[in-house]
Amino acid sequence: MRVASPDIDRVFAAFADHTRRDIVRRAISGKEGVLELASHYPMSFAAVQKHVAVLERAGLITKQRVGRRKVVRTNMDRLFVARRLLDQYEEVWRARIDRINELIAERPGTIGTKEPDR
Amino acid sequence: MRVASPDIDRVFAAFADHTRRDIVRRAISGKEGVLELASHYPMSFAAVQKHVAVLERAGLITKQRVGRRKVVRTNMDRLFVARRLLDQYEEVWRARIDRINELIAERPGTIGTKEPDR
DNA sequence: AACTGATGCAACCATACAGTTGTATCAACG
DNA sequence: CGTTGATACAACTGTATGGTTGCATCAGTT
Repeated sequence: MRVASPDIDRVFAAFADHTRRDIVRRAISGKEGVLELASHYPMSFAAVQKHVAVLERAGLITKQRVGRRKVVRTNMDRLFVARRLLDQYEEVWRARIDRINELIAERPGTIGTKEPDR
Repeated sequence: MRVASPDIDRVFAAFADHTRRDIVRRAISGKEGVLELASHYPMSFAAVQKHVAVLERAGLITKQRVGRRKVVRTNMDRLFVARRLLDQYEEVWRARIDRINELIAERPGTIGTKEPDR
């Protein structure tokens, strides 16, 4: 699944707030409406609703009508997209470590050899 | 390793920009100075320097004097902290799925049983 | 000590976010 | 079909981001 860079931007920006991270966590259960969510936080309902809107724009949650509420549910796929991106950094890092180990294996006894700092 | 919420905020905020994500990727190698990094992007040196400052405040990179440059290096530990946090959401999610499966196993034949929407 | 490569920082502009209060929409229920 | 529970949106404030240009600092090199 290809995700454009501005989308990724929005996902990480959405995570850059403690309240929003908590909303994502709560919405994994997919049981609460916006008003119920708002009751957990020391701010106005409108503020929480704006947080929900940010999360929705980032694709991290969806809303569905149930009765007269709109139930908020976390979109796990989007969460996995973000995690996958962080994984890629680790892959690059591990590849580099492996490469260093190869070099050490190929040319033993050269540790500490002085090279100019350019 | 305990990381305070404002720190987490800064880490994710730092990731919410394509240029900064690319700087983190490049700095895994830990070879380039700020000026060299800046040469890769279509913006002023000062702009890149500010991005580097944001990453540094987030603890995602460190700088070290080498010759007359300051070499930028990614702090993989911080990266892992962010990934670990995303992992936790997945853990919550999987725990919930497991719980659902348990319920299905315990009470077979109740799928589709109508419950009021509260 | 002077030069200069490399980085840091301040001031400024436009845009976006986090919060507030107030008003408007909208659909379920009696 | 009117009431009301629940959500959405608009306007405003303070603060942060992302970019610019210009100047200041700091440490190698000569």
